[in-house]
Amino acid sequence: MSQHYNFKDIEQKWRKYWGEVDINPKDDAKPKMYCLDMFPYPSGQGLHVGHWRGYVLSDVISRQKLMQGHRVIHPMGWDAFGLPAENYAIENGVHPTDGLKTSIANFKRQLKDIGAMYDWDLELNTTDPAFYKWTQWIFVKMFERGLAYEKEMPLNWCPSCKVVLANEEAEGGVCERCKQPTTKKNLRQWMLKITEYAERLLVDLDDLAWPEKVKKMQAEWIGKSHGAKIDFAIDGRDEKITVFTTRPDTICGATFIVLAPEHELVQALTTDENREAVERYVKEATTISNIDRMAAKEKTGVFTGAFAVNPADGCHLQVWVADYVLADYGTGAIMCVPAHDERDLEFAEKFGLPVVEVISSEGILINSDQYNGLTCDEAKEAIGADLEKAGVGEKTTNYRLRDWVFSRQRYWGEPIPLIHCHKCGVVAVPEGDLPVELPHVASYKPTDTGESPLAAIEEWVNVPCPKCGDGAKRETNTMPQWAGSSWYFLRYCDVDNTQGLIGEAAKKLLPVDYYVGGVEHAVLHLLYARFYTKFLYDIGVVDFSEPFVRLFNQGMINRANPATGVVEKMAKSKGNGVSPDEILEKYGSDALRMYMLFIGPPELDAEWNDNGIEGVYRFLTKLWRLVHDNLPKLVATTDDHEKLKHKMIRDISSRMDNLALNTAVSGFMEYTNKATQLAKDKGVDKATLEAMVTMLAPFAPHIAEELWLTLGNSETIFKQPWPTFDPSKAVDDTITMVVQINGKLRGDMQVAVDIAKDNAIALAKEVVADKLVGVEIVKEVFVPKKLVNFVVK
RNA sequence: GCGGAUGUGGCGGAACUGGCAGACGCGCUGGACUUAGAAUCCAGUGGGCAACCGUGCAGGUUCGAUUCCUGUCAUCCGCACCA
Repeated sequence: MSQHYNFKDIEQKWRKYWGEVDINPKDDAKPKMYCLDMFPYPSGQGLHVGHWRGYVLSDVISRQKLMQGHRVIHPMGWDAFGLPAENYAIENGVHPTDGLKTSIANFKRQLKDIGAMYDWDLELNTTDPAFYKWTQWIFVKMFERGLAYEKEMPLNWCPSCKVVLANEEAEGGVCERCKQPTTKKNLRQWMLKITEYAERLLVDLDDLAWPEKVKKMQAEWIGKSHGAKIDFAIDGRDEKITVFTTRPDTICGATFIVLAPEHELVQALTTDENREAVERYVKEATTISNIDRMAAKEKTGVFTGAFAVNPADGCHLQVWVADYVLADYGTGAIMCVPAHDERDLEFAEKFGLPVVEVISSEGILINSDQYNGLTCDEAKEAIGADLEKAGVGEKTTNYRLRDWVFSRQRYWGEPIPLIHCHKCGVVAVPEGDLPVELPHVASYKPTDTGESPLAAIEEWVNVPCPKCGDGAKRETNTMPQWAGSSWYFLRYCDVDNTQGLIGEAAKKLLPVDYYVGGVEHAVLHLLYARFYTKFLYDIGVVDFSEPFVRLFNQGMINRANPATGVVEKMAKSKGNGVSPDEILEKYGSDALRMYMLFIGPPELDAEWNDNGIEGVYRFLTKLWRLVHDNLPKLVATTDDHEKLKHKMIRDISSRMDNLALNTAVSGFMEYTNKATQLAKDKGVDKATLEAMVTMLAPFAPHIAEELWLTLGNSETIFKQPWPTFDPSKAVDDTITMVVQINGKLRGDMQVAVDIAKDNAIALAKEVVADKLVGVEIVKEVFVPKKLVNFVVK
């Protein structure tokens, strides 16, 4: 194959051309089209071919939209804060930016190999102070509006490394680095009140052109449920226990109460004789990791010695503590109805607590005094109303969504722009003093107090209070990696603006029309970005409240691991990665682009086949030859050529409209084969070749540019409009109709497209005459342009 | 347990609102061209000698089902004691 076509030089040439000539000028008269990739974290690993999938997809969309007359915004940037860079820096005694510079350069080179039409003028980097100034500005605005608050939160803590761990660093309750068991440590954290936006985040999902799966996942994450808060008095005491339930109708079936181990009343309610057991249980439950807590198969718990009074029927109920009740959902306390709740039943059976049925198999209330005979829905109303009247209950809506722990005890993140003053309290850094830049230290070590390494840099920490001028201290926590990615898509459109987050003209380019990326961001990143956008809408920074009109999740690329034979997600670390560099050397970028599309439906996972790319490479050489071989002997356009051309435009365009790009690629193969065949008999015309090459441009831009030139054109092909077709020219005069007997294929016939029913049936009878002998036709089915079916006995 | 997706040749996959199952490609077989190979081109390629049988499995609706309905199995992904 080595002596065969090598498109590498051609590709180099066109990439250079695109670097010099702007094929996508910033023309505000055209309708805008913002097509965005989820920006990468520039890891030292570099890209493997699996990463190409999303980037090629978004590039095909972008290039086609360009040819369809849009002003396309298609930028790329770097999400470069975060743990890997920091850990690398600590281990190697260097600054995080040192490693990142090389990584970014390498990523950029690899992205350029794709031949994507990124507008590198818009490139951004979340670690650039000019960018994170605005990340900090948004935080200040949230702080000023009461959306940011401080709270003690239990964090994963490694007692031997003396460091706070992210959940993914403490998987299985074990420190990732030293493999010692982790514990929880309470530390002061900054929180963002995303819960204030829960309802809007839920309701607005309806209008998004997103995969249903992602919308469901977000809705589930927000977890809205309707129910009631009900107060249970405590026998002989002043305190009351408030429970949350979605089933107030079952209240008369409540046979005990369970508090979460962290519940604030546990200490107070516990009687002396139960104190030792309760304290031991609470201590154990709050120190084991969540993972172990969930993994425990059997229910555990202890009796506090206290009794609660059921407000509906006055019954006395034992109050227990058990870790199957979650402290941070609802009120951290539940009324237990073992007859109608599996978990409560399991607990009741283990500890010998009573079970009282209150709903019959017909769904009618029983054993419930005055509520007997009501349906569940009626009972919910009636009981709810009575409790409300008595002042011991209220209807409520509960969300599973929690506020967002927004601080990290790390160096490599945006400093939270706050100052702690002994007189004025917590003061935001004034806008004019932003950004609060990270002090550039040559190297540093984590602290052993769990604080950020910034806490040790005294000359940075100690500052005058912006309000009173007294000595004060900077907040030393930094923001999570999500902070920059929650709003970066806004900044691309106005990346050099020093006056504001985004200017008026740039706003018109938003929101993002197409957002392409992996489904792993279905919840966190996409939810945070929606939250930020809604906040910025509320304070008038943008005039839309949803950032991403349309979302597309591309599938993963899997590959058999050469060592084990197991098919799994492609990853360099697993050893089943395929480096684009080798593929490019052998086949070129266009072949890899087309293979990534041809490999399967873009939204599904696909399996990499080492030989698969041969097929698209052969197709490209066939098309190359079709053009070159016929160039000296082009013929005048005939009906045959017209028909081929219009059908081709129709088929490929409609497949692209449906994002069925794998079949769009096979369409190119099909029509190239057909055109090659036609060329042999009757030659080929220029218009057909030009249409083919024009449509190929989004897929194989380098080769398309070159062939466009070969066909005698001078300017870039991307100034060409997307070809259109005439439906009347894309139809055949005669077609093959199928003849069936009892729905089974028995013959076919060449007929005029518009053949009349009677004629078709008569002809069909001749075609299958021998099979109709001695049978009775009970029904004749005629489907225009398709078939004739005889139902016989 | 709950939610979602996917099951079609040796393999990846195609089939728009029910209408010729297997497009397109990989692989494989045979042939041409070559001293030979590579590349390219041509022919063939679901199973079965056939009648026929074939879209995970079992039913149903229909003249006709990969497509619609009911049930069921398998694989993958997400969530998971949320009261």
